Parts: sequence; structure tokens; C-alpha cells
Amino acid sequence: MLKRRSEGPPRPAVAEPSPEGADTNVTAHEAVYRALRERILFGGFLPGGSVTLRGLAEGLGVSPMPVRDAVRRLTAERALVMLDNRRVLVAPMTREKFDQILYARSALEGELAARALANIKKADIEEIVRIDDRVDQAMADGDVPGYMRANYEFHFSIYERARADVLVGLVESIWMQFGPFMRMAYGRFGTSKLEDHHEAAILAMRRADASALRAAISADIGQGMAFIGEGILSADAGDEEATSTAAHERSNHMK
Amino acid sequence: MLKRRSEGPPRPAVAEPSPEGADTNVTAHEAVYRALRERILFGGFLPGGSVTLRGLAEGLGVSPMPVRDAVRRLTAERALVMLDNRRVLVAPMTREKFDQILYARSALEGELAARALANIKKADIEEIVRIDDRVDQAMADGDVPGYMRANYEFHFSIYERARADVLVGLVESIWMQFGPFMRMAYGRFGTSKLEDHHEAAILAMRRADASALRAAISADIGQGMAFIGEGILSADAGDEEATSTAAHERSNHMK
DNA sequence: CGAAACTTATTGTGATCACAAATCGCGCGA
DNA sequence: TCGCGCGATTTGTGATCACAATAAGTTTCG
Repeated sequence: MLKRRSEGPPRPAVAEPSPEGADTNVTAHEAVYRALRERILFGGFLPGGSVTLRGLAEGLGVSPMPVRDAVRRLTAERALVMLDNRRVLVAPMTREKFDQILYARSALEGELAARALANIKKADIEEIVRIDDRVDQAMADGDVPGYMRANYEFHFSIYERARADVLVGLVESIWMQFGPFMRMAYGRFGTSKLEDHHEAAILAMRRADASALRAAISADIGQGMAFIGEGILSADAGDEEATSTAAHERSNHMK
Repeated sequence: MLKRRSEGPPRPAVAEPSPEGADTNVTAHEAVYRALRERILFGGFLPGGSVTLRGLAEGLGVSPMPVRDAVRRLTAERALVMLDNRRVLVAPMTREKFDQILYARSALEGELAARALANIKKADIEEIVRIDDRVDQAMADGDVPGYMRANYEFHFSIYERARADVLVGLVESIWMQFGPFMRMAYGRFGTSKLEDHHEAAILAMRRADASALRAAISADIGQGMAFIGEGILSADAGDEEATSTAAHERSNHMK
């Protein structure tokens, strides 16, 4: 319960001017948003798990106010959902949602990759290859959060070079909707069975072959989504319900 | 400056239990959000115009708090943008954004219409035809806001029948991004020059022809967007700038 | 023993205030 | 006349409190 009005440092506790001056000078709301976004994208939350403003605020060491803003924002991006009861929980997955996400990803990310191709130089390809190495490394180690992060960076390091912020924004919203679910799938089955379509994408970039790149990205999406999709959604298809934590909706506490 | 803590009615001033009990029993934040959303979609705001929390709050007769939530939400949906200066303004339009919107609309709305087809019965078609009559009426009257609203309802009355909330959510975000810009275009040139692709869409629905419906929607999007796009973006292509209000960014006051 | 009724705790919403940063306005001076 | 400070205003951010609604826990009665 540390007050800040008439004592202590005037700057918020999050994001000090630390070593690598990356996220310095951002609002508390922004810091909270990024923290929650990381958890959603890279396996920090379970789908369907409940979340409370005060709980998150305490876990992050901030007041409920910036958390409220961040949660509102994530709700608008469909990463969190708010029930009629005003209760907030991590977006659960349904078979219908999964199917729509699969289509949207193919349609948007394929286009994004194709548009990026013109702006990808040789040096960019080398950087992307380095990221892909981290994908392989995490896969070999069975490091699920590491794999999710590296895989995210691989895809978006390509997409962002399309300089198409509208499309990228749509895709980011989609990734946040299946992020928690993806982690659950990998957590059960591991990442070892994923065959690598990234190599084909890199090859297509080297050849500057747009349609091949589009096909590789599409294949990567299709295969990855099919893997995690059939694993989970057909498993408990009996009860026809949204795939959530199922274990009495355990609340997603901060670590 | 009317307080509400210890006097007056305990319920907010917005949304009384009026005649048609539609939006009763919603939070103030929700009411503000809907009001702002209407203005954005149907021509109440100019692209690039500035907006302030206190200004909107005063105009809507609520405190700044629910406005703050609504603006945060609309910012996440890319309908409003927040500059580094923390200034909020209605999303301006650029040639690049316009191009991306055109692609995303074709890819997503075509699919949405095709998916909806299976759930569209004869009674639904008659309802859609009635909406299209309002589109024609507004077009004949030169009623730009009325046309925008009827056109929106025409498209989304089809899309919502696909029962694909993820895809519809993406499309709604896109519509809010070009809504203010669309109004500006129609405001200059009027709606008379628009030829009607809705008839073809209705015919395709009557025939239950998915590919024809997809083609009709795609044509409607392409032609409509091309009309408003070439009208504005090529007009002031000289200064290479984002198309905003241009007139010293006049602030969007509430009416 | 079980279920309804009551009490207590939790949670999102809204209001109000303080604050810092940015912007605007005005005047001084060259 | 124009540029440059400097003070006043505006604006988003964050904190704190009150409140109503829901959920959870406890008691009591059949």
C-alpha cells in the first residue's frame, strides 16, 4: 500500500531507466497492457480463466486504475471477454471461433507476407533466419513459452515489413484470441511433432517468390492450427462446450 | 456540474426506460460507446478531427469517467487514435490504409456473406430487401447519413447471419476506420453516382448461389471504395499527407 | 441431512481530485 | 514586425472513495 502523493519518487514503479533503454517513459497503463499482452500471447494465461482488476493490480504492483484501462483495451481486442455479470475472463475457445481464426489467418497473413516481400532485403532474411533458429532451438528443448515467443517474432518480423499497420492490427487481435488456447495445446502434446514450414518460407523469400511465400505461410498456419485444433477440440467434443480451463475456472493469478 | 452522490435520481441520465425497451439497463460506458460509435460510423465525426474527454463528457451529459473507458475502447478498435502527445483524434485516412482496408473488406466480407448464405431463409431475404429499399430511398434523397446507416445495416444484416463473431468483429473494426472518411467523400460528391450492386447480391441470395453472392459483395465493395477513394485521395495527392479535416483540424464537438 | 434465507466479501463502475506535460496566449524586446 | 519567453489553460493519467450487484459463505428451519 505505498502511496505516492506526497512522498517517494514521482515516477511510477514500472519501467525504470534500466540497462537497455527500451520501454522507458511509458505510462503505467501501457506497461500493464504490455505485461498482460505478453502473458496472453506467450502462455501466461489459461483460456477461460477468470481475472480481476484488483488481483492484477496487486500482482503488478500498480493501482487498479491503469489495470482497468488495460483490461478495457484487451477486451476491445477480444483477448479478454466480459460477461454479463461484469466478470472478466481470458477468451475461451470454441470450434466456431477456431474455424474463423483459421480462415482469417490464411487470408490476412498470406497477403501480409506477400506484401512484405518487396521490402525484404538480404540482411532482413538473415535476421529472420536467426529468429527461426531460436524457433528450432525452443522446439528441440520442449520450451513451450520460448517456442511461442520465437514463432510470434518469426511471423511478425515478416509481416511488419509490409508496412501495413491496418492488416497487422487485425492479425495481432487474432493472435491474442488463440494465444492462451495455443499454449494449452502445446502444453499437452509438446512441440516436437510440428514439421517446419518456416524453411520453405525462407527459401521463398530468398527467391523473391511471392506466391511460394504465400503458400508456405498458408501451409504453416494450416498445419499448425490443425495440429492444435484437432488435439483439443475433438478431444472433449462430447460436452459441446467452450474449451476453457475446465478445472472450475481456476483464476489466473499473477505469478 | 450536477453531482449525483446525495441527491437526484440514482440512475444515469442516459437511456431511460423509454418506449421501445432497447438499450435499457446498460452502463454509462456502454451508452457513451454506442453514441460515439454511431457518430463514427454514420457521419458524425470528421477524419482527423480532435476529441477531448471532457468535451465529449460535457456534450453527452456524463462524467469524464465513462467517456474515458469508451475512448480507450475505440482507440483499441482503431476508430480513434492517440498521438504521442496524448491527444485523441478521429482516425485519419491515408492511401496506404485505404488500400489495406479495401483488401481486408473483400477477403473478409465476401467470406462472411458466403458463410451466411446457408442460414438465410426467404423471410430473411425479404427483410434484407426492405433494408435495401431504405438504401435506395436515402440515395435518392441525397441523405448521406441515412444512406450510410442503411448501407451498414444492409451489409451487417447479411454478415451477422453467418454467426461468425470473430470475423464480424474484424469487419466492424474496419468499418469504423473508414467511416468518417466515407462520409467526407459522400459529402463532397453525393451518393447519386453509385450504381447498385445490392440487387445482384439479393438475386444471388434468392438463388442460393454462394459464389455469385461473394462476387456481388466484392463488386459492391470494390466499386464503392474506388468511388470514394479516387475522389479524395487523388484529389489532394499533392501534399502526400494524411487526409484529415485539413481546416486546421477543427475539433469534433458534440452537437 | 438438505435446501432456503440471510450475511459477508468481492468486483466492476462511476465520481472527484491532484498532477504533469503539452498547448495556447500574450507581451517584452530587438 | 517578428521571434522568444513565460505564465495560464487544457488535457490525459493515476489515485482514492463510494456504491450496487453478484458471488460466496454461514446459519437456520423443515
